[in-house]
Amino acid sequence: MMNKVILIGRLTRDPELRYTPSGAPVAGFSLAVDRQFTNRQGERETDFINIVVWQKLAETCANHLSKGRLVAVDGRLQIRSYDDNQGIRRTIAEVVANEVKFLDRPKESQQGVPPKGSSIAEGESFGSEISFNEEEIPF
Amino acid sequence: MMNKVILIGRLTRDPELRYTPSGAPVAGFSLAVDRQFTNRQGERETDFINIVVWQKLAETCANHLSKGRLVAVDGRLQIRSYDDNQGIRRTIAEVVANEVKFLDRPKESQQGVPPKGSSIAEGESFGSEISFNEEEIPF
Amino acid sequence: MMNKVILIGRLTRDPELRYTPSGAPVAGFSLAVDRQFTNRQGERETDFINIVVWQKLAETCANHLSKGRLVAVDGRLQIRSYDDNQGIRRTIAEVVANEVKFLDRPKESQQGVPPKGSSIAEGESFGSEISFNEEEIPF
Amino acid sequence: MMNKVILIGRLTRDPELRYTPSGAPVAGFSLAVDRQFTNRQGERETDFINIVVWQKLAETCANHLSKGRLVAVDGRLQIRSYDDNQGIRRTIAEVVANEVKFLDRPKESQQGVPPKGSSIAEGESFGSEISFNEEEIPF
DNA sequence: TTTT
DNA sequence: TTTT
Repeated sequence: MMNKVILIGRLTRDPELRYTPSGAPVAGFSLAVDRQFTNRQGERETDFINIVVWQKLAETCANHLSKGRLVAVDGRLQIRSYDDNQGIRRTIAEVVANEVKFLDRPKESQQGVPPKGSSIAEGESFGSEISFNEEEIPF
Repeated sequence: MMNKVILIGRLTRDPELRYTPSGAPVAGFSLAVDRQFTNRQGERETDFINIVVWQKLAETCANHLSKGRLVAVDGRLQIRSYDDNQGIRRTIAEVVANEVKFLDRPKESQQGVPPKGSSIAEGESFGSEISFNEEEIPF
Repeated sequence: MMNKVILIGRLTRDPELRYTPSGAPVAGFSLAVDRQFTNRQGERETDFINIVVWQKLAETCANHLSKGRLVAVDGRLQIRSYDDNQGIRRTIAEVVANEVKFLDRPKESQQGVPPKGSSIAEGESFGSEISFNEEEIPF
Repeated sequence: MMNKVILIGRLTRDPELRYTPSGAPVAGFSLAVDRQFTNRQGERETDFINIVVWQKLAETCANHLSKGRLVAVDGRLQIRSYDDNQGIRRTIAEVVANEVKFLDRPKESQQGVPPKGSSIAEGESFGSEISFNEEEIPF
């Protein structure tokens, strides 16, 4: 009935862009979200959360985001089940993003080549894409 | 850094209440959250999301909630990894609740016996419990 | 950059439906949202929050909601300023809803006449309307 | 019953720190939150939203934040009414923050003097303060 | 498998 | 394994 997720964290790797058989772009990346409180050993733990992005927003993320970038994600929590290649039922949790906001500047390129996303101003936003009625996610 | 989840859905079964070795109450239940849009076959899918509740709120949920009840949950998405009994690494997603609001009345008891939660008014809220620095969840 | 509001509360009056000069439907209502904690006098206070709904969702709300109904609202907080008829600058806060979920059944009609919204099942949802690029709200 | 607000924006001025008669610290600042969509004239509008912070988090904000800083705020929308000095009833909307996350680095100081917040790393968080049962906000 |  |  209602399913809202809002995350702020850093990409653990560059986004991967794929296309569904019908041609819809889908991007995926993993977000490291540090917990607010430390555990009993005094360590700060972090949750690694899979993000899925569809359509135009997928291409924007693939073009402008990279490992280490800080983003805010607004989406919904989706639980998918499937059988793996050993026939074991597995369940996957992922956040399907409606909105991804870029919260920091891309790092300077080391060699004069414009880095991915170099023209994106700090804090610039990237519109909203609502994904629905799509085929299976090919990750 | 920021990790917020807000869900509205129905319990798929009665909550289970356990206690950690150190005596902290923990309750768990699964929430059925219908998706907003239907899939390409025109069916409405639903996500089944595990909820974990600690401390006093755990006992309140165990005492007053049951299968079928409608609730709103505010919490954070937590990803835990462990090795199952076949040594296969598995990962579990669950929402650790800070707040659980009861949105409907308990069903009438069939036989004059007061049902669980019968004294709880519609819409009554159950305070906020923030869980942290706790031992492993025994589900 | 990001502006999310999620509320659960009860309508303090029936929604009012208007149309902009260009014909876009807009509905408004006020939501009573009880605070979680009591104040120092031990009283529970409540916030009365103005909700604005556009387009098809406006008509759905006007047709099916009425005073006292319990709803969940997902939207954004909007601050508008204007000069009142005495030339005093005033500022208005309202939540522009993207989604309104109906969380309880309509009350039984007293006289056999079907009440507004009588065909709406408990928990039924009403799609999402995103309002933007609209003219001034005529309340 | 449920009242959640999540905002990302920039401070329009330095925070103001006050103390209630009983000694509780309260800080206030205004947040500029750009809207996602442009209006019919193609301009991007922005909402200016008052934020109130209590207790230790108030002092942390006052010490480390300043005009222009980018933050994420998690809180609740509060509507207060009062009569102004001309006896006109006025209503004020503000977000009472539970959490404030600092999303950018403080600007370099111009003259070698350590700037406010200079020891705060990018993305460092500042715990959570829940304010309740407090006296009137003295702004 | 992990980010700063 | 699933709720209405």
